[in-house]
Amino acid sequence: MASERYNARSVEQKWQQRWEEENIFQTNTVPDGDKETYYVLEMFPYPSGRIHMGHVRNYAMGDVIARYKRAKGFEVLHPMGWDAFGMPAENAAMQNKTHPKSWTYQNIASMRSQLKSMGLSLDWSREFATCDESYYAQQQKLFLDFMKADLVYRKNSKVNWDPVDMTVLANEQVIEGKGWRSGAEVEQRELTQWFFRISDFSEDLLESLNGLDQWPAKVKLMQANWIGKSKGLAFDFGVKDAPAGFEVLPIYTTRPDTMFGPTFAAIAADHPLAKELEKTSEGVAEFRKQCAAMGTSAEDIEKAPKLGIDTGLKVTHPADPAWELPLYIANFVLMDYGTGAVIGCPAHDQRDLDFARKYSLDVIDVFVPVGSDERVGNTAFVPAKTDTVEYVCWLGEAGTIQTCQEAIDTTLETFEAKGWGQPKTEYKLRDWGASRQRYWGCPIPVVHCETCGVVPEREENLPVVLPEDVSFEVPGNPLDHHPTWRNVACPSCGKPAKRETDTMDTFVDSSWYFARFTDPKSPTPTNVTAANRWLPVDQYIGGIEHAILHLLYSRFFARAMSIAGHMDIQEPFKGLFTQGMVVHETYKSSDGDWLQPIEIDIIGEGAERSARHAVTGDPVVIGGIEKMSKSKRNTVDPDDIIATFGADTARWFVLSDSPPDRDVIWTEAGVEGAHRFVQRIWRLVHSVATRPENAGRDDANLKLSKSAHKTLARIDEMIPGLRYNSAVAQIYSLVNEIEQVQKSDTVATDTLNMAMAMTIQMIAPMMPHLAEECWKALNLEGMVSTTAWPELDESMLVEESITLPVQINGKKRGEITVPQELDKQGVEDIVLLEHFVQNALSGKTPKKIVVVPGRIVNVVV
RNA sequence: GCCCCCUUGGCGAAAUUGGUAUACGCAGCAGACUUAAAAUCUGUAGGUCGAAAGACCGUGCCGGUUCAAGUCCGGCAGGGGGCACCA
Repeated sequence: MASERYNARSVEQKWQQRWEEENIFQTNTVPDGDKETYYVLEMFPYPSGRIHMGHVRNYAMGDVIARYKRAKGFEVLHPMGWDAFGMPAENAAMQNKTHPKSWTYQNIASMRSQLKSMGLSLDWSREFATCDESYYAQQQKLFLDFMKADLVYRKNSKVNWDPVDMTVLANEQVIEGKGWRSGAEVEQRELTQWFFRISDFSEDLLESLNGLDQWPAKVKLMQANWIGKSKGLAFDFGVKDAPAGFEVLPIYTTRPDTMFGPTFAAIAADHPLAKELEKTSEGVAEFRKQCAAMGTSAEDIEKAPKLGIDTGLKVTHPADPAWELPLYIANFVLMDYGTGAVIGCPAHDQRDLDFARKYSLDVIDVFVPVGSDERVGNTAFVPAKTDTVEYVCWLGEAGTIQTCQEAIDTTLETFEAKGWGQPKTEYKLRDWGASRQRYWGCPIPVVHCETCGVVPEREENLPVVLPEDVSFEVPGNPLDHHPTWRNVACPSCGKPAKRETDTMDTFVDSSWYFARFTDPKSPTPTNVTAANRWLPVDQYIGGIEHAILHLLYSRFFARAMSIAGHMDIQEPFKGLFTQGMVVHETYKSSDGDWLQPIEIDIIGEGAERSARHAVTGDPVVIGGIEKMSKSKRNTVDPDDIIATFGADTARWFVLSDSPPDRDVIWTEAGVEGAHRFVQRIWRLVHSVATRPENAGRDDANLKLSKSAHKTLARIDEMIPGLRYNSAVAQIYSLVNEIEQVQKSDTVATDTLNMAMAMTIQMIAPMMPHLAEECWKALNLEGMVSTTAWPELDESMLVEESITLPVQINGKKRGEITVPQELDKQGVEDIVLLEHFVQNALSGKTPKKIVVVPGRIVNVVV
């Protein structure tokens, strides 16, 4: 029995079944009065078909904290669901003639059973998919509530339009300016679309980041940059001989100190004035068409060559109406930011300078480096706001030396005092365009009536259900082509009207699912009591790729839902952890085809390391280490790993070695190493369990007890901080020690059993099946999954004496062992007696002795 | 283009957040057990010099602050990620 190898497959299935039978992971929707709650949530998966190693890592990480908190006595909510709407289902429908719905639910079914084989401590009774009617019905209610609260509105905005497929394309469907399926030149089109008023919350969303002390600093920084708060100057240029209604051109700048060096003004191609001028100017019409052919992404716009067209109009400087500047339409001006119009100060902005040189415009230096006569050539002089420069033509006072910020402040004051403009705060954050011209999404519950206009659907008519009899044969949105679905009575006047055929962005679905999990069967979007009790999510875990949009939209939704009375929570996620990716080497055949890891054999190592095809023996090129992806075929199927080594091995491996927020490189050797550890624990447990009674020696017993409690103290620190790789290292050290001492009879069997039981409890959150089996083998009561976490005995952490490193001039030269509570003077006295210190001093008095209690001693000679 | 992150032995990494650099693991090497292999166990291991004791060097590169820098500051290089309709 003791020599049997641990059979992960059968053991894991056994315990998974037992956990399920006993319902130990089910949570009360409204927990008992005083039990502390803990909500741990991993970002729910898109049901693409199979789980991948990234999922394994994500859910293993969340499961550790869920199991740990449960053992610590918390009522833990740990749910799972599916982010199930989205484009891939429609692509599959077009390619494989399946229906998005059946494709999605089939994927969910197979991924659910894969996740179950991981042994996650999930409350499956709360599972839902966002494409479930019961979920999106509630989302439609939210949408109507948001309409009532004026949190959503319609406006025009641009989309990528494929003129051949007659469809709107996502940015990722535009490849080098062409539609991915049709290959047609993509153009920009304006559509009237639904928007959430997230920008009204810019200041709140920015300011509240300060309170999120359990979020990674980098995510907060990314969000702050995204919100993009800036303080600047708003003012009006006059437009000479302007078309009616365009006599005044509002402009916003964050560098008002450059207001004395502009040489042109420019407006966006979509600026109302540009549209007006198009009517009378063929050149403008042509230029606007050219801009429409440009991509819509920020990258496309920034990287495109800077182009413009002179409108022939002149604008007048607010400080001096006699100062006239040419007005251009330029492709680098964004209609969405500020007023869609800029002043160009070429001397102090590289983009403006490039533009000025291209169109032979003047360059006026406003300031120069202090003491420099040099004027701007082809490189703009762009100092930071805090840099000190010499102003040569600023507010008419040449030679003023000060920081740019001071000049900005003075300019703002002066402009305001003279009535030329006002200080203004702007945000880059734009309203959230939530309309999608697609089938597989949540229908927007509104009706277009010729008489009443845009009318919200009546609540009693919800949900607006997606029709299932749709065809993907015809290009475009299937909802538009459906013979009857659009036809509906106007909710207001009852006359025949048409349904909105846009569906919601899938980010809407994922912006409130965390709230729905607190009571997924509620007939209203949330059960307010349950939501307030459980939210905010205590620990949210997911990929860094969601650092901005998903998290920002969810933060907006929490606010919007609170306004609409669905909960009373501003911030949805109290703690956030962003995990790294699972990456793997890539392999290519000599023909340039990507090969899967299982298709190749590795030969040799180090510089000698090479690969060949497992079957044909052909040489294989070893490529870079990249994110596991279908296209590079560098994936490892979790199913294969679980079948071969068991879920515990897979879980242990993804938690070991790499810090959770960094990428982990999947290697075969690493997995085997993890599996060896599983077997080692199993052998050790048997050897401890079958050991004869023995009293051991007091000092050895105490030493082992101390080690166990010291390890416990560290694990208690590391698990809540998700420092799993460090926790794993601590466990290895303790296991090494137990292995050593159990060979001799210096340690009592009782003490060994105690240390072993504690070790199993510490391993349990990471390798729960192995832990249960070991728990049983040690004849311990119940299941480890329902056993309270071991109590830490603080007295075991106290050491009587301590070893301090001793440095001479900052270099370690020896160490001393002193009583724990010895004071600084006592340490100094002992140090000075050490012969290596005396040698270094050679009779002199040290200049200084630095004693950091409990840490280090440094003698400065 | 803009923004962000990362860089420590052969490899993944640790370092109590300014205090003994390389814990723990992987791969390696040597040995034990074995007819043999696997599995397992023991030992070894940053570099250079040295028989050894030990000395010097060492956290991508250059400079700074400090008694003390992997950690803080300034500059540079290399690698990776995001950029609003992928989720």
